[in-house]
Amino acid sequence: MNQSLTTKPTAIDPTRAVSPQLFTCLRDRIVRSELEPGTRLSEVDVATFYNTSRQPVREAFIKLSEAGLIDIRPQRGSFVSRIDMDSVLAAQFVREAVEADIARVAADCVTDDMLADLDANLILQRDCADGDAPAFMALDEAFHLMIAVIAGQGAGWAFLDGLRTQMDRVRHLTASQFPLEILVEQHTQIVDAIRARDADAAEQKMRQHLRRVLNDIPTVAAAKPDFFIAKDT
Amino acid sequence: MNQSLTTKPTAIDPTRAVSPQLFTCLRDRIVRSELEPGTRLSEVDVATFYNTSRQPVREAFIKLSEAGLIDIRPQRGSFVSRIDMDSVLAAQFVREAVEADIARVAADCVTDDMLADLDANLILQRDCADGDAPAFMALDEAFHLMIAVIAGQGAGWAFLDGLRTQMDRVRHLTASQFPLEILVEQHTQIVDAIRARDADAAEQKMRQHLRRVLNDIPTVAAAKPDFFIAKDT
DNA sequence: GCTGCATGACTACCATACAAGTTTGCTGTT
DNA sequence: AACAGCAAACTTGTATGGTAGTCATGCAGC
Repeated sequence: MNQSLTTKPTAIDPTRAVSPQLFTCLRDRIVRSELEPGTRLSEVDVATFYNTSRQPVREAFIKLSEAGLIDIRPQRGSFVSRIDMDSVLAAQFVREAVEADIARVAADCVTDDMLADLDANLILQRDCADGDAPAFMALDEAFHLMIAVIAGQGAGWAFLDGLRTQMDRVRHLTASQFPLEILVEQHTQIVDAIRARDADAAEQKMRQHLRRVLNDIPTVAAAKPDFFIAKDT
Repeated sequence: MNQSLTTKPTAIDPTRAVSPQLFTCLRDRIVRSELEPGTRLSEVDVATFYNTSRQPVREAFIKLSEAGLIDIRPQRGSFVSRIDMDSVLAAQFVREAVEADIARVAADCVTDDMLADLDANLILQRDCADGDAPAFMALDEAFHLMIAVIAGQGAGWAFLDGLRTQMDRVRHLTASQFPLEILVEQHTQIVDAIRARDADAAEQKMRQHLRRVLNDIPTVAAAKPDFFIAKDT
């Protein structure tokens, strides 16, 4: 029985479908590195832990595997996947390309009401800049979604859910080192460019901001090499 | 028993894991509209059809649902999802943003060997331009992947698999109307811009090319309204 | 003829059992 | 002590049965 699984379980509501609850619970625990990369998860152990049968666990595992969060090895076990640096960089490339275009479009079609919403979010971000990283991450997420919606690309944003999961694992590892005040300042610059309807500036500020995220990755990879897939030299 | 399921089944190899085979087979049949949108698929019927038990069917359904290809309605049945025009447009936006950036990077780092590979693909495309749409689609796919690999973004390309599935359903519907010679010409212009290391032109030609795909969608949506999710008026 | 209720058929979801492959532990031999 | 072989335990994948919810049909009452 894997030790990290002995933590008190999140309650599973048996009156609702079980497998989606298991998926959400396990996904969140993996993203937060509570279930560390490399951890072995067996269907039997997880089913015992959550007091359910193997079948819904298996279904949750299939989804987790599709999301790139676990590796299912037939006859051997399932393992929390290690973070693939190449995938993180690829996800970053995709995200930057898409959000840069979103920022351009947003600069072209933003309204005053939308700007007011963005400003309100910035105020909340500044309130968090004293070190409340979890709250900041939620506001950051809402901030980027707002811009996508302004650009009419809420659905496109949803397409990026899959890659966002990969990046969130890194974000949670680096959260304690977030330079919150710098990030808030960068968000402010993006909003200012959108306010000025300057598509070029909006794109450039967004790219600059998203590249900032890459800065902390080498440090955390060096601190926790076991969390990452070994790079071929 | 749904009528379209009576078509002779693709062979399932029982010495290998069954559910991945079912997933691939059903996914392909949905993408090709052989299983039309709205078609009801029950676990029991599909299991009988492919001479397997319900469990691997269920597992394939879970994956198909994650891929947006079927809607699972508890107690009611599972249905091939209708094509969501908003999702297609969103997928197109994301794809364009990413491939535009890929084209820029490719123009910056292409080598002569890479260009020779692209030229060879173009020759094959011209051979297909007389109307062999399926062969053209495969070459088109390889063409775009090549550019992504040139740009060092093969992994980023893989991230787009999910949205590519949605778009492929439309592509298969419109394949007979592909203006193949125009598409080959656009591909040629992209390669020429990359050859000239002109990142701006490469980006612009790529965007122009990818927007071309949108042109045929209204026609096919009008011809087969049942295939699409009804738009709110 | 229409409405409401009961019943039966069907569905996905979950529980349990079986099968095939892998790993671990124990025993015997050198 | 080290190695090889075998049996048991473990794993995921599949098969089958039970459960709760949904829908369609038939019947009775108005």
